[in-house]
Amino acid sequence: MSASTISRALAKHPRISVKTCELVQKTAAVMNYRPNHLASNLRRGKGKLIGVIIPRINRHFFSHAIAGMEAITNPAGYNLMICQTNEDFESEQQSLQTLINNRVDGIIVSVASGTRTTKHFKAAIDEEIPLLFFDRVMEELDTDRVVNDNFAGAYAVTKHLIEQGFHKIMHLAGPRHINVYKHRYTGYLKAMEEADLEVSPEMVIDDCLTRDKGEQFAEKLCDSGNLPDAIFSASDYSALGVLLVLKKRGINVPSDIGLAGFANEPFTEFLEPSITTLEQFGEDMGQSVARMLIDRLESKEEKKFTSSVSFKPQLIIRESTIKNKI
Amino acid sequence: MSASTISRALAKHPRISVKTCELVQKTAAVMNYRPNHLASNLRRGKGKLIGVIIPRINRHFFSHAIAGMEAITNPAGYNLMICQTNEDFESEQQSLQTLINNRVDGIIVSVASGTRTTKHFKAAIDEEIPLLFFDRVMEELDTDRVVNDNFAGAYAVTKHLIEQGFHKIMHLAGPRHINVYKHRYTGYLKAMEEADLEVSPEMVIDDCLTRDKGEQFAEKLCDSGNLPDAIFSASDYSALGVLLVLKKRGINVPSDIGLAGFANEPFTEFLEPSITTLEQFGEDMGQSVARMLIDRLESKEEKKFTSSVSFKPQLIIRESTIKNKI
DNA sequence: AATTTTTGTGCAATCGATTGTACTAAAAAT
DNA sequence: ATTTTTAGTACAATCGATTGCACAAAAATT
Repeated sequence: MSASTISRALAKHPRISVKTCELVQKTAAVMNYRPNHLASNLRRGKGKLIGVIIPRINRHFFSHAIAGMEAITNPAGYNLMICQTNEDFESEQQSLQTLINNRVDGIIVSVASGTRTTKHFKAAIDEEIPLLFFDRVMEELDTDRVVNDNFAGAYAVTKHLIEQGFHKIMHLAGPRHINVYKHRYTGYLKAMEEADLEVSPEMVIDDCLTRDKGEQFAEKLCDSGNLPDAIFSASDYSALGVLLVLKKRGINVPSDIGLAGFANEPFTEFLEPSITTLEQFGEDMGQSVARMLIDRLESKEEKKFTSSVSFKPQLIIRESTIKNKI
Repeated sequence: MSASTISRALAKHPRISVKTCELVQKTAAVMNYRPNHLASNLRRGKGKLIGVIIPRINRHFFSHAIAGMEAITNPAGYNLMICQTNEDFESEQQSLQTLINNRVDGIIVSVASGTRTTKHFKAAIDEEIPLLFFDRVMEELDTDRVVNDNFAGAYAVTKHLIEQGFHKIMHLAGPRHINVYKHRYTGYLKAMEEADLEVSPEMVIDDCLTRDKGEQFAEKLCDSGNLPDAIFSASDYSALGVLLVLKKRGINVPSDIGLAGFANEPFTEFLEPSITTLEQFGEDMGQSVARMLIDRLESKEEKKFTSSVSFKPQLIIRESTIKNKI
């Protein structure tokens, strides 16, 4: 029996008789036949490889996202090629080239904070490699994407703070050129506005996302003696820094100052007080992009549309914002 | 100029003149030539793919390990295919088959706790696919491996507890069939023995690695009223559970009971009191196995030896074991 | 000058699955 | 019984890099 017949039998080609199909299938099983993906990939010109570019693998959110992607891509026969940018633009650019050179079937990107232009992504688009964004998107590019509704999240937590009786609420912000931080900022603004609370420029602290930055900020704040009612940080890490300093200085959270973060990092639950924050469902989001990409790859259709999924972060209320215990 | 000449020129074959080499290289650069990995892989029968089987991607230790592996394998042109077992034997078996079917060049495994036999690994060995173990090893298999010196770590922390004046020290253990937990147990025993401290059977609690199990254990312990001086847990998670219950019950750590964990999970630093634990250098270990595997793959030599690297965990002393503040 | 050696290239086969085309046998239609 | 249709299978080319072998040209040797 010729190789072509066997190939078609395995693929259940309509021109092959059912008997033959079954015979081939059985025989294949008996002789423990395994198709050589390399060969079929060569033929199809595709490698069943998906490139992933993220700032860091070992962040709570991203490692969960990767876990989610694997859960979808592995059973579908795709492999993941994962690149870390460490938030660096050069590195992102290079990773993208590497992925293109490896002829990946598609690319999932979460943009580095060092990135400010979209030019390098054009390379992938020119090669007609599907490009999807994940969490950190380039808004000016019209591509498939899976994001968090950071606006809603920030709005919810800010509103919660206000309802708890905090009025002068500061915001520790991230780079405004990244959608994620921009929306956390605007969500905060919206909630404040709606409550007729003023937001003066000095109430928003830029580039304050790390533990260190949070500590430095809190030190300065304490020195100034001019404390706000509460602080909503765009990052759990800077919220952590703030909390540690406040505690050191004997300022009580939440009775003196309310505090909320973003991302539900594992440690937020165990700090004392535990920190109110927002869960981002990294694993689900990872599954979602992976599915979106595979759908795109496996439909022969032309790209006639752009998909976009937006997850709602879940507000997790903890001690750091509950002013009045019942 | 023929394809063969070009191929050789690019590979700097000695039979090709330097002029030709340079010409080819330049021309290739100009026309933006990218070798098709698929084709070359097919020819060589290898896919430049490394399989990784771990219990969970999104654990602190493992996500860092993966990050370390990527850092080595990516630049070397290898991709990682990552499978999670969720500690389940069946799943491990299946992942192994998947990797073999995908004709990976090598496999890195951290054994699931549900695994008790080595039979399924024989499949990889029969296929002559290099198999390396990482952290959780099958000791009866003579393969390359990178491990933690859990014995030394456990010994160090137990000794530290003893030096701090804790004498009756309980141990929360994991499944003894896993090297990692076995050695944490024996390290603990050794230190106790050396200090002439008795370890009665009820001082070692089996299968107590999760937060839940830790909480259950601590509840029972408190109810019994028969408290030890200290507890050394083989897992930060059960240590966490214990701490939460003790605090709830008004038992002070470390003045009433000392407490130590293992793995330096991020939250251990921020609990109150912060928990003494051991850092495992996941990223370095990941780099180490990856290097070991690539060395093996790229040396044409027969396998004449078995490599083994053992990392020393670093004792991180925190509040939970410092009985007498100075 | 003739012969050997060295050096540089090209031919053609190979890796294994896939697929358009062609061909044969069987079934259906006339 | 002859023609048409359809089903089932095989041939051969293809994907692109690689490599053993052979051959030609140039250099070295006698």
